[in-house]
Amino acid sequence: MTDIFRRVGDKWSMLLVILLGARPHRYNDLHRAVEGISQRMLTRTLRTLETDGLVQRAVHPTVPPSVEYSLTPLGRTLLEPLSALADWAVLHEAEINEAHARHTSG
Amino acid sequence: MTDIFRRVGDKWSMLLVILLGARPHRYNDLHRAVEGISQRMLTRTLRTLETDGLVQRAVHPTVPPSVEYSLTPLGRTLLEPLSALADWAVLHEAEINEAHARHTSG
DNA sequence: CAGCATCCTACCAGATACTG
DNA sequence: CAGTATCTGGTAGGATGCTG
Repeated sequence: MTDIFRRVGDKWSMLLVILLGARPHRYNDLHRAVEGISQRMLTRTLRTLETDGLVQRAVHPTVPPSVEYSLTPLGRTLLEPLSALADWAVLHEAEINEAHARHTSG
Repeated sequence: MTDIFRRVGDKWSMLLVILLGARPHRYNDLHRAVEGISQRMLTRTLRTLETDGLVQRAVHPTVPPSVEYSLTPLGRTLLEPLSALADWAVLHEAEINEAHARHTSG
C-alpha cells in the first residue's frame, strides 16, 4: 500500500491527476498549468501515471504533433479520495502553519 | 498545498497517522508496528508530524520513561481523507499491478 | 525505554542544451 | 509541439554506536 502512496502521493502526481480530472490536457497545457514543474519531471510523472494505468496518452499524428493526456476510468476513481485530501490540505493549511510557528518560536 | 502533501503524503507519515488514529502508541510500539522503519526515520517523522500539529507527544516521567504519541484534533481531521485514499490504494492495487504488467510486457 | 549524533549511499529533481 | 540527454547538487533514508 505504501508503494501505491509513494507513486500517487508525490508532489506532482496528485496535481496532474486533479488537473486531468477537470479536462484532458496537452503536454504544454500541463507544463504551463503546473507552475514550476520541469519538462523532465512532467514527462517522468506522466509516464509513471501511464504505467500505473491512471492516465492515458493519445497521440494525434498531425503537424505539428499533438498529444492529449486524460484520466483512465481507474484514474477517475482516484479523483474523489485525492480531492478530499487536497481539500483537507487547503482547509487546514493555516492551522499547520500556525502549529509550525508555535514550534519554531516557542 | 503541495507542501502539505509532501509532508503528509510521504512514505511513513500516512502510516503513522493511520496507526495513531486507531489508538495512541508508544515509541517502541510504533517501531514494531511499522515494519521496516529505522529509529532515525521514526523519530524524524514523528517530529515533523508534531511540528505540523498533527501528532502530540506526552512524556510520562516514570522509570523507565514512557512516551505516548497520539493524534491531535487536527490530526484526527486528516484521518478521514487519508483513510479514503488508503482504502482506494488497497482496493485498486491489483489493477495497478495489472497495468504495470501490460506496460512491461507489451 | 526512548531517543540523539554521525557517517554514508543512492536516488531524486532541477537546470540546461539538444531533437524529430 | 513534445519530448530526450546529460550533468550535478540536495536530500531521503539506512547502519551503527552512544546516552539519560
